[in-house]
Amino acid sequence: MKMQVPDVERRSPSIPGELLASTLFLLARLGLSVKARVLEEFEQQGFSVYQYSVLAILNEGSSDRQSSIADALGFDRGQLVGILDDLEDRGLIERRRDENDRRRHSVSLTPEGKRQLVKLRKVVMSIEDSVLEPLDERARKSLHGALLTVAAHSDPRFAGLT
Amino acid sequence: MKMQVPDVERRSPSIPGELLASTLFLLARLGLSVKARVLEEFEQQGFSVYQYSVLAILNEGSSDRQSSIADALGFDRGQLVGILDDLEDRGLIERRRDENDRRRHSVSLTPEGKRQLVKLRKVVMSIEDSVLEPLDERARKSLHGALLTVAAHSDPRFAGLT
DNA sequence: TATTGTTATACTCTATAACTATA
DNA sequence: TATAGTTATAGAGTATAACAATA
Repeated sequence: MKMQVPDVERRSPSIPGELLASTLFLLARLGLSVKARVLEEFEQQGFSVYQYSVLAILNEGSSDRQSSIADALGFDRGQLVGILDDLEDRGLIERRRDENDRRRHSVSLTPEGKRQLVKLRKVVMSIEDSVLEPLDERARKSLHGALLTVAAHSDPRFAGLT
Repeated sequence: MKMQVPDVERRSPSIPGELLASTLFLLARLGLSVKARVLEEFEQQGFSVYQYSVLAILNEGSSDRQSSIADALGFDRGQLVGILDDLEDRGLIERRRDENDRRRHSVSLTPEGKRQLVKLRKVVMSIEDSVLEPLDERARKSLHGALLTVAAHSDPRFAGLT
C-alpha cells in the first residue's frame, strides 16, 4: 500500500524539459513504447508483429525468396527462418523449392494466410486509432507524411510510395 | 564480390505499402533507427545516452533521489546504479547521503558535469539536424508538436511542457 | 514490516558465425 | 569458391529477484 508523503515528494516525476524539447528523444521513446504496445497486443492474439510484417509483404510481392523478404524487413536471415517455420506450421504460408535454383525457397501466402492477415490488420488499426486519438485527421496525415519523409531520408527502403 | 544478376532481382527490396501506410510502423521503425544512431554516436564520444539523460535531468531538477530519477526516465533502479557509478567515477555527478533519511542518496551535478552536458547536447543537436534535414523549420515544429501530443496521451510524464 | 540503494541472477533479443546443399 | 537457407552459439540489454542498511 502507498504511504502518505509530503506534497513535494508526491508529485509524479516528470521528464526534463531538455529531453521533451528534443524531437529525437520523442521519436525514440515513442517508437519504443509503440513497439512494446504492439508486441503485447499481438501476443494476446497468439501472433508476433514480425509474422504480421511477413504476411503483409507476401500479400503484395507475390511469392518471394527468403533473402529478399529478410532484406526488405530488415530481419536477419536466420531470424526469418523461425518466423517462417511458425507461419508454415499454422498453414498461413507455403515454402516451395525454386526449380531453377534448388538452393532457393519461394514463399507465398495461402488463402488462410490472407484471411489471417485481414484479422491482424484490424488489430494494428485499432492500436493506431488509440495511439493517435488526440490528433484529428489532418494532423494525422501531416504526422504520417513527416515520418515518411524523415524515414526515407535515411533509408531508401521507405521511399516506396510516391 | 557482387555477382551480376538480372534487373528484376537486383532492385533493392522495398518495404510493403501496407506497412509504409501505417503511422505506427513508421514510429516504431524510426524510433529504433534513431535510438541506434544516437547510441552509436554517443559511444564514439565515450558516453551513453542514458548518461546524457541523467545529466539533463539533474541539470533541471537540482539534487534528486535516485528513485525519482529512475522513475522519471523510465529506468530500472538497479540499472541506474551502474550509470551513476560511471558518472561519479568521471567526476560528473556527486552522491551524498540524505541526513534526514540515511537510506537515500541525493544526486547532483558537478561543475564538470555541467560542462560535459553542454558538449553532449551538441552531439544530440547535430544528429537531430541530420535526421530532420529534409523538413523545414515549420514542418519540424509541427512534427514535434504532434509527437509530444501523442506521447503525453499515453504517458503523463510527457505532459510537462505547456 | 516497508523502503532505498545495491548486487546477483535469469531471460530475451539480436548478431555472429558455423554448417548443408546446391550452384 | 560462392550463395540460400538452416542451425547453433555468444553477447548485449533488460527484467526479476535477493540483499543489506535504514526507517
